[in-house]
Amino acid sequence: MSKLCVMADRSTIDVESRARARTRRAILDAAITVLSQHSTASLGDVADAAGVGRTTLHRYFPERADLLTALSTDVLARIDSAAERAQPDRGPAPDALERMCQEFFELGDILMCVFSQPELVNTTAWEECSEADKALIRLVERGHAEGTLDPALDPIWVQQVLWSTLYAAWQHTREHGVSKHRALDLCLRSLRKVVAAVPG
Amino acid sequence: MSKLCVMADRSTIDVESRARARTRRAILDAAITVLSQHSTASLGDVADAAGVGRTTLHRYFPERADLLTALSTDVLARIDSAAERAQPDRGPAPDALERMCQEFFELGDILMCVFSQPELVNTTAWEECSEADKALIRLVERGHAEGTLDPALDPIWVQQVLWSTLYAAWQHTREHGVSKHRALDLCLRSLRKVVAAVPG
DNA sequence: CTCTAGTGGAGCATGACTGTTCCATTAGAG
DNA sequence: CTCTAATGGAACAGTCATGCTCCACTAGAG
Repeated sequence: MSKLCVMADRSTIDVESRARARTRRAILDAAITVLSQHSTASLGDVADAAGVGRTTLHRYFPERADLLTALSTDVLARIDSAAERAQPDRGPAPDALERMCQEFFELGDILMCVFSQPELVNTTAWEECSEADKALIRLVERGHAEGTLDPALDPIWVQQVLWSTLYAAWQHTREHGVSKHRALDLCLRSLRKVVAAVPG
Repeated sequence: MSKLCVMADRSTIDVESRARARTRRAILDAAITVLSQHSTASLGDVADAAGVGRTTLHRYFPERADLLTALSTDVLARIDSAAERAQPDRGPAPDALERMCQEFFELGDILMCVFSQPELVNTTAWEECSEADKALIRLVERGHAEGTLDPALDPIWVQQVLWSTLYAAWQHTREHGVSKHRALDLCLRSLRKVVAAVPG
């Protein structure tokens, strides 16, 4: 690789990275947008959406699988950072869960990608072991201990419900023209009621 | 059509229908099974799963779109009949909703088909106007009037939550090896809590 | 049994997407 | 300005699902 020689110069790296990183980002963003709506979209569609030529896309991701792998990593990272922003270990469990739901909701298309591309989830490192997953499980167990979350709902089911309710919320905006604010409101309200510990 | 001539004879019709209906059913069932798991499966895959040749499949459904249309009609009919079995207009709204959820849950792969094939929903006659939809909306409005369902949740949102929770339940069994009984239990419990009218 | 509807396999043409190469052009660092 | 990395377009071969035709075979009605 002649590139390694050039990379001896620091400033050259940065500049190179800057341009390449920008293009790479554009392609990944376009992939998220396009694939979240039509999971079988062609690479040409992604390239168009990214505003780059198909040739360029192939330079960054030689095969479709390479793009999906990168997408998977990217999505996972974004979900994890969203989970981290929610500070899942702070305050009462129901509040923390609500913060987490809010942060996930903000992910938008990234969220929908996870649903429309199941094969994207079943690969790579996030075999139910991502940081976000772990944080959520910790959170639910804490809620059980606190007595603030329904003990009849195990962590994994809470996780399922969280994600499916988020899906419902986004579908609600997409198909019924409901505002994002209203959808999030319904989503949070519903989730709170589901996980709440029964008074009796 | 020479077939019209033959159809003058009643018994001939029945016999013809019997064989053809059986094959048609097998293809549709296979399509439900296959497409619910891999939405982009080829027609060859469907034919294999149905135990028929690809040629035969093409005889019944000349184009892929024809199969999907028939599938859409079939799925809609099954959902409607499930909704009817649930007797949505009988008894307290929360109970009726639970019956509806149970009946839908039993649909199994048919259910998952609706999620993995969004284009299947957006076509044909069920433009949010299927009998099942109408029954559900009636049910929720009745619950609002009764004071047994949360008035803050409009019918369409309840519908979204119902379906997404069913999805969550089936995913729960598929990915985490949870028994159908346990999944349904969690599903019903969660749904009840969501839609319950707040005491205050 | 006979005869036909129903079926399945082989084969073919088509179109779409993919992965690749080559070349001309452009943006940007120095 | 100069020069290189980066890009975009055109073209090509390979693969796969599709839609279709033809023909041989079989089950089942009569």
